Amino acid sequence: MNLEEIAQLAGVSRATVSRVINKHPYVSEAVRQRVLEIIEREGFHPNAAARMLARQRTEVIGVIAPEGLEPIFLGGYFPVLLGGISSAISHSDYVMSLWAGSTAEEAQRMYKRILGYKLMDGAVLISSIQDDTLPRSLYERRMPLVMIGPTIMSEVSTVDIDNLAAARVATDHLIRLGRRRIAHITGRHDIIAVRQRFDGYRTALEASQIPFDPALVDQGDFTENSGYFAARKFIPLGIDAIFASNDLMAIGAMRGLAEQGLNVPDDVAVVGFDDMHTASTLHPALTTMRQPIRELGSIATHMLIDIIQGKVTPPHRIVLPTELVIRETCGAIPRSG
Amino acid sequence: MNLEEIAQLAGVSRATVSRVINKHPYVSEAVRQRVLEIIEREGFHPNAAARMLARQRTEVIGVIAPEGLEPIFLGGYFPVLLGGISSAISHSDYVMSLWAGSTAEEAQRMYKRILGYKLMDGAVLISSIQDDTLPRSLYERRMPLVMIGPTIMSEVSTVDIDNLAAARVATDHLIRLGRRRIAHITGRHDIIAVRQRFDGYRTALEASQIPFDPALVDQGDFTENSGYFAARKFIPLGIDAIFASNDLMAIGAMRGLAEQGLNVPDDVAVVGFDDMHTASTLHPALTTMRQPIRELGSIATHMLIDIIQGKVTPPHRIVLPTELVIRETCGAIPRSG
DNA sequence: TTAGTTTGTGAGAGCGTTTTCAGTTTTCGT
DNA sequence: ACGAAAACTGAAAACGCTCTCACAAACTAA
Repeated sequence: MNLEEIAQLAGVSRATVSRVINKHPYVSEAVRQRVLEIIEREGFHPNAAARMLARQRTEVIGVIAPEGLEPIFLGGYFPVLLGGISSAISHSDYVMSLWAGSTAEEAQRMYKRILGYKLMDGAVLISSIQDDTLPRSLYERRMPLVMIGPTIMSEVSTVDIDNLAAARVATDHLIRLGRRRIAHITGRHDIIAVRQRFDGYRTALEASQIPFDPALVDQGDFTENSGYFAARKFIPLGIDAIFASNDLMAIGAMRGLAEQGLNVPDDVAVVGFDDMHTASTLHPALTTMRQPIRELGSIATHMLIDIIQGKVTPPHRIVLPTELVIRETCGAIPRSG
Repeated sequence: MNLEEIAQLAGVSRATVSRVINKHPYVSEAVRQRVLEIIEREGFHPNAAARMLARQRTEVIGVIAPEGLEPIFLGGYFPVLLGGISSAISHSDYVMSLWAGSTAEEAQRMYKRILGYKLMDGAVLISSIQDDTLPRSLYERRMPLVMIGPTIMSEVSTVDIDNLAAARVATDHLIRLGRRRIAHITGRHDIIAVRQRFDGYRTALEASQIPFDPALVDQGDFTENSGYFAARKFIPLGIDAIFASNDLMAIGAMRGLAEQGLNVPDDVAVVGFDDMHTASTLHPALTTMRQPIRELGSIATHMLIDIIQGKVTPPHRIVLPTELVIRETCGAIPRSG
């Protein structure tokens, strides 16, 4: 079943059927109805490949996650983000093509294919490793692009949160509650957002004339376990608060503290980042900086579609608000249960 | 840049260039080298749409997750599965198209598009809701298909674990350790695997002449919270063990138990299902039935590719082994820490 | 040598759309 | 009523490949 056959049945030309399908004006109402009816009756759908070829576009949006992000995947960030992207795409006429490498070798093979073939009309890039070459390569090939998260490339559009400000607010909150020995658990340093959060932490301390102590900063990797070990390292240093760069590490830190008989928040206050689902169901419930992950995904996708369709000219940048969700681990609220 | 231009440069016909690219025999070595060199030099890549159109196949594999599976997504199952699928695809010449609906409306729109257009050469379906109509519809349209998880359709290929046997082994383990009031937290009952695990639990009880008590079964939804509430419901009933249908609910249950001052495993033993990453880092560490999630994904993908290429004729079924990972929450091993 | 097979190559017919161009009919302002 | 403009329609040229078919050249076996 193809355009020609539908045209035959309707007694019109292929071109007219095409016009009806693509909602061109300049088709008489009578003809439109007749063609539509036949298309419906025959269950006809135009061939996607032929369309791509003729129109010189794929109607495909690529979603690309560079290698080495497994922790983010497992931490609950990725599925939520993907949900936002997927939802936005499903409400458009585009189709999602997902590219996620787990090893460097896979990523390499992936990049080659993405760059070589015209497989997508545009791409949403998730996160950004400092020396990732993909954004630049794609940009140079004039591929419409939106990054979720920060980048050093000023030419590309991004949807992001203000990591520095958010981290500063979180740290400030602890300072206001009287904490002075505030430790920080970071993520991998080659992730730009991680460094921004670190800067926010440091800025907050400085603004309050609290000396910055490098010993109170530990590099984690966004896993629960790394938070646990960071906490164990901090305990002998006499800390009274921990600000972790994501919730998972905050949870791990809480485990480490509990194991050493330290009470949260009485002995050590804890603040996380993300506000993942479990944060609110923990005991004590986790105070954390909420970022609108799902919205990050859906807004980036909508922006990309606008860029592809020329409704917006890049670079375009959107910063979504974050919100400090005050629960029990910071000690600002009396504990429940 | 297209085939024609490459042909010009090499002084051969379009057909010959095509043969070189597709590794057809019957191209002289000299010509092959010359063409290859020019392709390399020009950085030429054949147009995917034109290929699809000419070959009548897309080289795309669809990965489809029906609606209502958010809990699975968040529980860590989905990202790992996706990693396995993605890895397998990246080692092939296929491209992954991801279809995940979060609402019923999105799923409906998604199904329509999948069924209407020839957008993929085959599909991997994740999980199976009892009355999901998609597998049947796809099967009737002769779409190559592999399901991950159980299905009532005997015509489709699957990659799965033996849920019933696995649940029985887990329950048996608790019985052997002397537990008699063993509760079970299930997932949503319209997920086939959930019912199979329930059957395994019940079978184990019956085999040991332990009366089945419906009050000791609570329907959760795979979230940590639902495990927490289930545990609170069980406590007044005097239980001495809980077998949860996934790890997340087991963790929630442990939280509920701890909150009521019950010790795990001394008062109540706990066994989970999945062996997600955090299971081993908990305190006490979670005894759980490990299922090879990543392998489930990669094997299903390889099987699908074999089916698409006619190397295997469906239905083909593979059952992967599970393994009871004995840690601390079942009481079989002295606690650490 | 001769017929038959294998190897190598090009011409050209698809694959199923979109879109330009040209031509015809209808509408509209005066 | 008339010319210009707007509304419709179809023919046919792309889009960039694959693959069959025909044919030529190079082997092979007798």
